[in-house]
Amino acid sequence: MSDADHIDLSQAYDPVSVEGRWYDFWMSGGYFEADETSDKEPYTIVIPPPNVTGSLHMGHALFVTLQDVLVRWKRMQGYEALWLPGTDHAGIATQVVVERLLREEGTDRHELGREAFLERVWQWKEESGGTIVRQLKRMGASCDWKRERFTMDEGLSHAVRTIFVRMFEDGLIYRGDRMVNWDPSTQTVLSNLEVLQNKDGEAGKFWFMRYPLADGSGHITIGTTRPETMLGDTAVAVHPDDERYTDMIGKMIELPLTGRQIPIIADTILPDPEKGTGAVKITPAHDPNDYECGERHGLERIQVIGLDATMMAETCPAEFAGMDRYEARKAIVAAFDALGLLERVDDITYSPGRSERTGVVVEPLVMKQWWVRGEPLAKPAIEAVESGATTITPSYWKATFDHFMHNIQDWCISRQLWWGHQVPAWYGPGGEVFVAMTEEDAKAQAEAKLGEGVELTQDPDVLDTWFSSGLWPFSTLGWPEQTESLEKFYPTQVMETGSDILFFWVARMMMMGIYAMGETPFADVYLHSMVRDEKGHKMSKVKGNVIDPLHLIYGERQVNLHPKMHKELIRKIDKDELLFKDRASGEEIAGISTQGADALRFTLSALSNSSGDIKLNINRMEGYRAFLNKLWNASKFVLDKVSDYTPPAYSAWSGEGEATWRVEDLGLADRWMLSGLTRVIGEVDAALEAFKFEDAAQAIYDFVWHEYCDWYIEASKARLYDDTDATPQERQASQGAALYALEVIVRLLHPISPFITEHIWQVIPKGEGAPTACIIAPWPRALDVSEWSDEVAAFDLARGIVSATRQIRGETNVKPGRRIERAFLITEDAELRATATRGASIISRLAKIDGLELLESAPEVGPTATAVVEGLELQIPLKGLIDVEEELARLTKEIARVDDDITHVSRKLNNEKFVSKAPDKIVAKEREKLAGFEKERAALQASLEAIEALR
RNA sequence: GGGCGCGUAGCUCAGUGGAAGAGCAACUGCCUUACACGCAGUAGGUCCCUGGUUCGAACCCAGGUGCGCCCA
Repeated sequence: MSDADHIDLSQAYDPVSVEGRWYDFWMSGGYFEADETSDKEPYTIVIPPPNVTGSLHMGHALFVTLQDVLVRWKRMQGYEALWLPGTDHAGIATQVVVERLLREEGTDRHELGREAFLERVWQWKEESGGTIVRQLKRMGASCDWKRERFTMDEGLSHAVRTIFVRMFEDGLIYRGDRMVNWDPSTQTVLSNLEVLQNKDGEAGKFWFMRYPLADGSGHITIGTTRPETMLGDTAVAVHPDDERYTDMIGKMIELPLTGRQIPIIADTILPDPEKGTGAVKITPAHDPNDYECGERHGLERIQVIGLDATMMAETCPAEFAGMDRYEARKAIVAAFDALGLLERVDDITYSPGRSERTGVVVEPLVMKQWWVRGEPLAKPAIEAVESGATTITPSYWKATFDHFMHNIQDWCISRQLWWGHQVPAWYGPGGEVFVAMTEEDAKAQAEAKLGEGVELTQDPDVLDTWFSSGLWPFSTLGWPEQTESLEKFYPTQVMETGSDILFFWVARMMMMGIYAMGETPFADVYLHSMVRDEKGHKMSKVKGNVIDPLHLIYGERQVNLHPKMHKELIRKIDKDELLFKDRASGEEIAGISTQGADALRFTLSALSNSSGDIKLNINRMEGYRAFLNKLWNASKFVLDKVSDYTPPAYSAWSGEGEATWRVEDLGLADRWMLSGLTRVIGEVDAALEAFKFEDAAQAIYDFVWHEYCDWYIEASKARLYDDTDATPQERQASQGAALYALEVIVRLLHPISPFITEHIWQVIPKGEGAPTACIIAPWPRALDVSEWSDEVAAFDLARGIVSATRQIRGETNVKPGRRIERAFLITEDAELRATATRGASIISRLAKIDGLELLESAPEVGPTATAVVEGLELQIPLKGLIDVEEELARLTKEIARVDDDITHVSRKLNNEKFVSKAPDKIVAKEREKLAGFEKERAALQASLEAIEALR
């Protein structure tokens, strides 16, 4: 920050300009960097690495916000806070992007060759892969960028090879034939988690086809959604208890179109007598359930659909060979129809598995792939959660986690892609497998077994992206080397991510972390809610309902927004943006108004919750931007009023040194406000400890606006203006309190809205020993306010009286500017009178009452407007000020309200069971309330009668 | 088919056993020397439905219903 670049609060709050100036300041100050050699207790969060092809979406905005809140908070608390950033190479997604570019250039990866293609991907990554990182920075992410990692880094690749070899040697990784999900469009295997089903189902047909019995004794009718697979049928199964088919079990079928004979078998699991005809065709090579059934009965597997989703010449009749699977479906149905074997066709809805990425219906195929055993890895992860070594928040996710882990299946980790970690396995001429860190090692193994000069070829497949992300919490810290960083920062404290990623990341990181490190990778798992559109639907590019966080930060014209976008967010844009006015129609152009990253972060924190979803709402966001504007203006005011004040050494503010003020000089308002401030510090801490970001945001909001600004600043003007009756000592004490509180507020809010708070903090005058930046300033500490409860009570009473006065003004049309000449506060209770006396000058100032008198009994001044506050009667003479009819109406309304209260409380107290069974404390409280209401009613009634008597 | 979450003011949401809350929107009055992105005030609710437990239920239990998500 150069001197020329003057910082102040003289301008109106402009989030974009404020936010433009602080990130570089933090970076150049090295404030984000964590030191593995420090003595401080570590606090580590590894970023759930975003996809390198990605650009900022609301999910990112949410996770950046919440993780940055935690890290900034802990950093200020004095922890060695490390937020380790990086990106994921995202196998398929990245490959698809680069292949699209190649296609535009009229070439493809096969023409280029594997090596050149990979060079091209790296080149793309260098040029375009940084988008997401730049956008995270725009959100204010305080990551240690010097430690930024990428899952394809040399170090992380080394970690991947290392763990692959170890797990292979431990029997946790194997190569085997099993049924996989094949995506014919991208030509790769997908894991179960990458296959999605349309929850509403899709229109489909259910074909009933007759299979003639070989002995000519009739037929059996099967129902199927995939007629084309019948060419690969190797049995028909019926339930042994299904009486319709008992006689047929064991008979053979003459399978139409193929000339093959297949048996009718009895199976208790697959056929459901209630569904269809109760007889199901079994195609073990093309359906997971049929595959299992085939395994149970030792059936042959005949693959009839190839990798390109066309019918295979090797196994299909010539008339179908080479046909696409869907063409073949039509042809086969037609053939059955021609043979008189098509019984009927029903319309149904069904849910075929589709590739998450391409939307193409996956083809289940049996293939030789690499697998990770689920069960042995899951067991210790389940135990880690059971024992509390890792806590999942919100806790209801534990059940989902347990269910997944207890039913975990082996995980297919090989992918038929080029972009990724190539499987470190080499094959000998006879298909012998050698798993090793390097080709040299594999060669050595091979030569030891097969003799000198043996030729090896490496497995062309790469590993699932999630395999490398599973290592992320420790590979990023240097594993398998025993680095100082690994020693210091593992295990990490928190894995903060979306609940949709529980299985992909959290479960796998835990399994891999415990396997490699012997310790669960994180103490806490916090799963945030999903950001959804106004209808509660998940945002997706396909639906067009995504919101770009950058549009919220900078604002955007509607014409540039997706037409289907979140209608809630679209508003008239700022006035100064009217140059976008549509010249043709003359209409104001709608859009999203500028909010700024601080307001976005505050909004996401405030809308965060431990149950349900976040439905983003522009009204709330504008409210929070207004809050930041409020803070800006309050700061401007306070700083202006302390220009002649010399702040104490910073240790007084950080809570480590001498007091900031002489306590006896502090005013009622100061002590009331400082008590509230202390309460809020505790609330924010408790909220953040429990991951209740919304409570933290709300506590700060309420205090700043409704205590510090609405009451404290207003009440303190009596001391802070330099033309008041306050003594220099009193004025100074209040200046000290106001400034101290402002500085504490700014520190408290810093984790949530870092830019504006750093800006204000830099402008706040500070004494000796102040740190160089808010980001590294110490976290606020509570004051001892235990002696001030009388002052707090006195100020609260004063507030109540001010409010009552304002209510009377509001309802009887006494203009706010109009001063009240005389008013009385009446009570027989001397102590209460004394309390009220302490707040008298505050009441006079804020309620604009010139002559305020404290009396034991009502004076003879004619009819008055009356209100009762905590047993204290407020009377304002009507004469010349208040309209009689208005006051009568108000009194009538108030009496009705009090009557309701009285009825309610008496009903309780008249209930014998309540009096005898409810706790004494509660009963006493109700009695007190009743007494108060009755007193209030009497006063209001008396006032009403006095007015009526004079009408 | 199974599991989970949600249903509170017009909108977005807090509130887990002792008289229903916030922000925005609405209405009334104020350009009061930090802030009109503001100030003061007002109005607005069968806390989804039906039963149950309890002296007392938005909150606990059972069933139902609507919405959303996850798994099969």
